[in-house]
Amino acid sequence: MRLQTLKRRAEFDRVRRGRKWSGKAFLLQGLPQDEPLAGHARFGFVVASKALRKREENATAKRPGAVLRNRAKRRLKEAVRLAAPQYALANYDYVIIGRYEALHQCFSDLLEELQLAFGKVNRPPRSDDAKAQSRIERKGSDRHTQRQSEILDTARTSASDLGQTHDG
RNA sequence: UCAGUCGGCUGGAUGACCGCUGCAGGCUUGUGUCUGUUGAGGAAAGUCCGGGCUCCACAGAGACACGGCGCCGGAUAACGUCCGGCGGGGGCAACCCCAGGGAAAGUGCCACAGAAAGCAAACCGCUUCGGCACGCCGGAGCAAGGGUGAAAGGGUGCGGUAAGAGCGCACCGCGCGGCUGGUAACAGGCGCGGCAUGGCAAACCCCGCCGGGAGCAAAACCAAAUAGGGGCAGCAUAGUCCGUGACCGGAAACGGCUGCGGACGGACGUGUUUCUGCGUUGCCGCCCGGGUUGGUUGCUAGAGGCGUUCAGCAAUGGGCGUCCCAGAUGAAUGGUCAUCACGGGGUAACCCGUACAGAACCCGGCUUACAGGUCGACUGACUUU
RNA sequence: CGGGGCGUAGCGCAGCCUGGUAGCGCAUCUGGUUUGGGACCAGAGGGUCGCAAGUUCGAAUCUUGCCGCCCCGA
Repeated sequence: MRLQTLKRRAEFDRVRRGRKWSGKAFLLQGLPQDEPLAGHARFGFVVASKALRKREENATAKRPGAVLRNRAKRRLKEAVRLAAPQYALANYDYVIIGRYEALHQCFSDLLEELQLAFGKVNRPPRSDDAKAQSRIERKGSDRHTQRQSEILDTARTSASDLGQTHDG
């Protein structure tokens, strides 16, 4: 199955309203889709060259170029491609914003952090977000939360499986 | 062997697993899936120049304005690029660097310091004459020495003189005029002058040459969506003549009205303006705002690469043969692991690192960044034969 | 990707075209005024002029090359 990506500015802006979790290598945002596509989670990748600058470097330092920007993006994309079938929810949109450690963190650590991030973001929306959501579509809100909790349980069990395989 | 100069090439390799863009074919048509094939650079970068291409309908010539360039000759589609030469500067040398036209066309500036900063002048001084209170004052002559400064109106030496001075002479520099060599920049040498002509043009400027503007998010088409929003101009004050057709009046000549074609004229047309050609033109024309921000084309065979040969000192050009070599669009060309190679650290096991950097319409340059490896030519020093 | 602009004291700006002294306001510090504070008055400190070359006797200013930031464009 191909990795579905977000393509429009409006889609990225919509996901910004969702739950966030920030790691060393990336910031993950996730939100349920308005009209669920048939079993496809979608992902948007954002990597700014400014964000890849080392923390101790000041603003006068030279900005990282397109090579580093593209490499960070490709590593995150590959990590998501491997982790998504097990941990991402099918009816969700996600945005991954790259940070400096996306270049240097070793790949297995990156996968573990991504697994943790999906677990955090896949929880039901916050109370104020839920209110906003219910205002938009009042009928289907109860059904939504039920389904999410079910999927979350399965995600947790499979996450422990992954941990074992990597230790061995 | 060491130190150095110049030019070129390369810039990780192999394997395994999992993926992606485009193209071709099969299976399916819900647009997915399978097989094959293809896939970053010398700078793809900075966007500093020059073109092609597209739009502003367009083309040519002159003047004005603005901008760029600037030794000479050649190369080129063109250039601010390249090649060859000249001049100046640096280096023992190989070689490197130079925005390198004009300052007796004009204007302007040269702070501070200094007497004086531009038709030269005289602060400390030097020489001489006169006066006296005997080391000062006044007159005349001078610009060598001192001092200031980035720069003080040729330099060195000899003669000369009261002291001096191109005052005289020699050499060098400078200027003017022939001559010789060279396509030319320029070089060499001759004669004359007796020093007049300080620097800055990356200050204005003068001379010569070149240049319309914007850019593939250009531009064209399809689909969708929003609004019939605001401003300006105009709504006949804009025509004349010829040919021809319809209609009306009339017996006809002809008159009226109107359509079409042509000529002249008007208006508009790539900074302004003039001219020539050309195009458009009388009823919805221009500008701003609002909405859409999807798809297709543009989109890759080209001043193309490689090999060879000929012309030329070379840049480069001609001929012949051969090859087809990325076309993405929230944007593919990769990710992970292992082994080897190279470099550094460590007694060792082992650990760390592997340059600069990513096509976006395409070419020719320039500039900037770049670990390491490698080839060729040349220079200097030392040693050995 | 293409085009345009900016960089001067802690902050916001002059000065650059026409080259020689870097200045203004707020803020900071010191003193005065006040019972104390604010406001006000007087004074002081603080700037590699983004970085590097070149032109010039001399560069914040002129020229060239880098670096950073901001704005606009179907």
